[in-house]
Amino acid sequence: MHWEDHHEILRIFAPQAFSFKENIDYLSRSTDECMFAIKDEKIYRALALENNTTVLIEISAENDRILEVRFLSGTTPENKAGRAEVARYVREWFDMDTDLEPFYQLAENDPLLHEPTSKFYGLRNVGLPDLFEALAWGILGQQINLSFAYTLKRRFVESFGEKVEGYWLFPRPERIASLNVQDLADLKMTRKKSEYLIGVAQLIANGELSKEKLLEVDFKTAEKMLVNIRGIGPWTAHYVLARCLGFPSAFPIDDVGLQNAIKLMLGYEQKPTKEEILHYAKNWSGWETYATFYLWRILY
DNA sequence: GACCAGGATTGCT
DNA sequence: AGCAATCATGGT
Repeated sequence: MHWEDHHEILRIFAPQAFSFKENIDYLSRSTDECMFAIKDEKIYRALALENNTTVLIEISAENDRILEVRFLSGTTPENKAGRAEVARYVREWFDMDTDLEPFYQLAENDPLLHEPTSKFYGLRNVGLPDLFEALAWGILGQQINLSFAYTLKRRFVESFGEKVEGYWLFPRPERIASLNVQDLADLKMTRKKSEYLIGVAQLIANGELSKEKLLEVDFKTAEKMLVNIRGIGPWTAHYVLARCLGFPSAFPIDDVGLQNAIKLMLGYEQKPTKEEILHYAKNWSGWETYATFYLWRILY
């Protein structure tokens, strides 16, 4: 039992090596985030539940390892299933069911991970539990700087998402599947990105692609399923394998951010080669997802 | 005003 | 299999 249902609030118990503050700091990295808000160390966001209702929740910390979720929207879900669904979402969002001790142990003597893991101790692989949101965010972020990616996401969400009590729900794939390329190109994304987004939305909307299907196969198979989709290359596939599907060995080795983080850690003038990265990554076997996440973190 | 950005596809050897 | 051109816009 890792959470308690007190009806008006949910109390969620974090595992060892968890820091709510570190995760909040990570979530605060962009001032242009549109999917949630953070005020006074509390997180606010809207969620769409499986029974087609929506809730607005507030997540705070009683202490750094006990989270409290309050239901702020007019309709506190009377159904126990809805509250359990929210508890699952929060646990998944902050990856609260992973034991990080083995990762911290291998990081102790790792030239690249030692510093980030001590500096950000308790940081989790903060996820994107919704598959379409994860894929869309990956596609939106391809080849452009992060601040522009946030701008595009905001336009995308505010154009095609749904607003609940002042907070945005991510656009539903059914909605995006019905758009034409020009609708998205108008937001100043490339026509190819527009095609990719619509294509992925159609696959999810018609049931060909789902989180369940990706989770019932092994890592390599899931990777192939993703890369076979037009617009999803190795980088986006591993990004989603890591941040949505929770595979521990996802490794977007071509990522510019990862390269820059290693460059910064080593004091290089130039970005490391792929061979150099693979050399360092030998020590990360089975924990590439967390290694990448912690290295990304030092850039913000 | 270059140069690069949390890449992927297409077309060519 | 490997490489170059292309996409298109905004940040720095």
